Amino acid sequence: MSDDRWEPPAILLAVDLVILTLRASRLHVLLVERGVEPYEGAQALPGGFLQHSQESLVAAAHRELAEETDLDVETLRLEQLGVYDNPGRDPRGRVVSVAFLAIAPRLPEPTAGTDAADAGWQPTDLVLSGELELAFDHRRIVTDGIERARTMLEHSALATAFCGPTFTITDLQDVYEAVWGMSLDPRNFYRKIKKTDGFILPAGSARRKAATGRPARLFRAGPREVLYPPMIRPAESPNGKEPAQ
Amino acid sequence: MSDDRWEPPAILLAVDLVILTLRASRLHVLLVERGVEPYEGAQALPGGFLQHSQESLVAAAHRELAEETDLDVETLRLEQLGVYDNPGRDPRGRVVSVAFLAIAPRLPEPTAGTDAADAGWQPTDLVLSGELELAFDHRRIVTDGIERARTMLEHSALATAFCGPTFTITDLQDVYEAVWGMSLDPRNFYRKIKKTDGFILPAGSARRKAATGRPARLFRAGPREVLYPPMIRPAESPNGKEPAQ
DNA sequence: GCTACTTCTTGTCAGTTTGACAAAAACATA
DNA sequence: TATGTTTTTGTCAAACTGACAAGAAGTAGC
Repeated sequence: MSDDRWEPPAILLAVDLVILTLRASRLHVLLVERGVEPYEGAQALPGGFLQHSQESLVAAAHRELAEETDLDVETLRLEQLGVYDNPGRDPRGRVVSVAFLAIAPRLPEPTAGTDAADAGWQPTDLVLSGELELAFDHRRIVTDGIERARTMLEHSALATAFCGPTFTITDLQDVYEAVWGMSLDPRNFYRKIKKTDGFILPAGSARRKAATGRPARLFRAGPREVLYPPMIRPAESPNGKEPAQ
Repeated sequence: MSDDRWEPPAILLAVDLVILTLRASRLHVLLVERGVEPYEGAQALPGGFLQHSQESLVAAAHRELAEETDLDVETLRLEQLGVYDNPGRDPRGRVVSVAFLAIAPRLPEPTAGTDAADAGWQPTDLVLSGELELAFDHRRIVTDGIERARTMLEHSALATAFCGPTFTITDLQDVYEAVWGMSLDPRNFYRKIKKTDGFILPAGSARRKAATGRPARLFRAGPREVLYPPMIRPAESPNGKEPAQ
């Protein structure tokens, strides 16, 4: 098995990005319309090959994001999601892709870049249900990304990353409901959040969010990164949305 | 940015394996002594390059494990741990490595294979403390693997994978204590395990494990894969081992 | 201004789970 | 038979959860 002059094979490495955000209380994922073959015209995750053999994966991820969607996301924290190496996932040959996950606050509509004919936010439901078909194995990547986001919401203070610099507890609840795909009791949620030490900090006085109702207090992200004890996600019910009552 | 005839760079892809097991109530990791440069003679994780460009990552992982450590681990379930791509992690040039994690029951002492001068189990404490130095960035990979195993023990029935086909609840507790690095109250642990539906199933009558004391009942792994509610790992205390009382 | 309506926030209460610990059960050994 | 060890079953107060009532603080309609 070990010839004297055996050379290991070189592989094409790519990165793919799952960028999640909340719009109108629904979870959305950033997709681009592919401008080149293969899958030209199909929806796909932003991403692409390394530019040169010394480029790091995160650097490539940031670069592709900037190229394909002009979003100014310097501060975006990319979390490694996984490696996708199924032979045959790319018709061009063996391409191994490293997927990254990022959670973004309400972002502006992106505009198209170089390789992508169009870029925009799409509701994740459409992707999960298969109503919206994606190129390559990107549907699986999105599925994995959402699942990862779900568990991260349980154990880390990530939810605040979905919100702006200040937010209300109801905003936070919207995040949990959208990502977990179920509704929660506002009163129990309120209690749980406020009891979790260091999760959120008061930020100024109340302000109205909706046109009506009692104005909610404002908070900002606290120092705590890891939630202990964790937020416990209620057991999933067979039918989609879980009623709070 | 998009020349007409730009070719993406090809990268060397490798796999590394973190195989954890329990020996004498201590967590051990499988290491090999490198038989070739670089880091010849140093301890390292089993692993290596893809053999050909069509080989899948898991296939490569299984192959390397068999080559370097003759362990019969067909049934070993490999979990993707992460990608390590720090430029400069390998003096030979740009090598991107995909790490896999596996949990093994009490295994026999492995024997050396082709590329590895020697293979054997080493206590993870030695690696974490830095007493035992590893090649490349393998210490970080081991650290990440253990951390992953810790959270997996919380949320999945993985602990039974450390044990043989049948085991006692005390055996299971040993697993949790070794991986979490703390001691737990046997009575509360017993209650929690038995209350978690589908985690373990009774397996025959009692049998003696230690030479003394009341014989423990035997159990085998149950159908449940995901633990809900999870086993909650007590908050870490500043000093290493956490006393149960 | 007054009433209705909405949303946010604070409580209440019974049931469950946790952490700490006592004590019985079931063996081996001296 | 007495002693020691380990496993297993309980006990009890404290903390937490899920379901729900009700007060607080605004806007909108009349």
